[in-house]
Amino acid sequence: MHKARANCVACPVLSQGLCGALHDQEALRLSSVSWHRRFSAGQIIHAEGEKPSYFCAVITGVVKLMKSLPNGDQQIVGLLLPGDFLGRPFGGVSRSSAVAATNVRLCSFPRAVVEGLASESRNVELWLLDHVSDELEKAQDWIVLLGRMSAEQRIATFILSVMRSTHFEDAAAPKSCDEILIELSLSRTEMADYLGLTIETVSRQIARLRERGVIKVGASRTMIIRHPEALEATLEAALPSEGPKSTVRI
Amino acid sequence: MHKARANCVACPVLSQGLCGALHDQEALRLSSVSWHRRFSAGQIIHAEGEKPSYFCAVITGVVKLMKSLPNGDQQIVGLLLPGDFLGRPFGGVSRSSAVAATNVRLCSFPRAVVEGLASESRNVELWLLDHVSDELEKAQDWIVLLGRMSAEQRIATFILSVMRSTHFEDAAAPKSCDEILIELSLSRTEMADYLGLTIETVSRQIARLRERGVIKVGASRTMIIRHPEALEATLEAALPSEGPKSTVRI
DNA sequence: TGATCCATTTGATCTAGATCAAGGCGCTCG
DNA sequence: CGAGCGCCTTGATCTAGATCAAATGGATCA
Repeated sequence: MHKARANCVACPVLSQGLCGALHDQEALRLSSVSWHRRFSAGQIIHAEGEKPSYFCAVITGVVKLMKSLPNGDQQIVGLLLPGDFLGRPFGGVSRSSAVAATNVRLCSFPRAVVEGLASESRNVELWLLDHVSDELEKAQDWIVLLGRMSAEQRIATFILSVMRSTHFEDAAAPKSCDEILIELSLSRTEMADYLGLTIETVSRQIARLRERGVIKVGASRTMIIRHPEALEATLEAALPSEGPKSTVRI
Repeated sequence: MHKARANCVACPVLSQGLCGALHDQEALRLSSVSWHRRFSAGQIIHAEGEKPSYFCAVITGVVKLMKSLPNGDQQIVGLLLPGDFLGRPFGGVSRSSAVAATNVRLCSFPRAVVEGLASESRNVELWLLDHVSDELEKAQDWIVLLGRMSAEQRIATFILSVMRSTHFEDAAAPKSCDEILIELSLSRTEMADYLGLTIETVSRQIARLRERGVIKVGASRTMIIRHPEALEATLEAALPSEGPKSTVRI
């Protein structure tokens, strides 16, 4: 039992993420060169245009990936949750900046080690490919949200996704298991930057959900969901009552 | 010289795309099981929810990846150009449908062969990882476009991206090399579905560019760009004349 | 040589969400 | 304890872009 390895046995994301895909041998090699770093909410982890010299696994907290426009507007292009991976192996400079949205703990590895591991280990490379492919699919879902959804639907989608990422859905019991407490982990400004809205619109839509009794808004970015079905209902935009209207006509 | 291989020597995307990353041995193996398919504009290559039994390289034409919403709206989540790769290796069912936007020629490979090749060949897997990472970055750029850009900026971005994908920019000569003819390859409806706008807005914005003399609109989805700088200028949203305004304040 | 069927343009109007402008509310700090 | 400061909410107004509704302009085809 290696000393560094001791760090890992208590790791809450050991089985998820990159480490879950490693053989013992590889895990040992990686753990011996990894170190933990903490960032408090708002701190920049790395800036757009830098070529980071390490990769990180998110252990706790939420990291936002963002891009700035020439006019100062910002757009969050991705959120990283515990188990997710930060950095593009074999890539050049980063095209977005990574900022701690909450207090964050990261497990960092030197760039060279991860790339070496990926070049030698089938698992690692496969895991990376699969992980990036997942991220791509999530990004495509977000494109649909930003391209075609109303403010109400965007908020509903966001709340549901936070809910699902915490209370892992058991498809068996989609019933309203009473009140579900969630932690949004984003400020109103960040939600706006994520959802392509303004802070005022976010606030008003949340107020509307509160007034309708769908949610209760708690202190410090918490929220109680009382009617998840109502949120899901807003996503199935009203079809014209009758026949399901030939969706594809190609 | 293999018979199937003969097909490849004339391939216009031989050096790009997956095939460019193959060793001779691997190329031979792949070419012996590949076959070409043609789709005419509008044909479905594969539908959302299917698990395709082959992967494809785009040889000529443009493929659109799209998602439909319950209300019938559609959003194009990606465009594949010659050299691009269609299908998610080691993935399950497809989360979007692939449709020919123009007439298309594809080079198809059985799923098993590509996955086998990826499992055995460092290059192939690396190429795939890099390719998916590129797609992810493009998707993130699109998220910014959809989340934060005006209709005018979206149109300008699209026209510029089509221009750049054909007239490979030489950074040396950003001067207006006179009239640049481009082929949009998308209908107004498709542009709208790609840019998160309506067809009317797309049409009006193009009309505005024409009236300003920035472009000339030709027949059948062609366009002559007379002032690329004017398009680029719309992307640098007016800063308040004076100081560059602290962009990040974290 | 029209008639039909598209895609596209153009016009008139409406509205969701942006923008501008105050408050309120919970902090910390002097 | 009150001032100052981030956030968030709420209200009033404006507008970019959506929606509704006709033209227009090519193609193809009989």
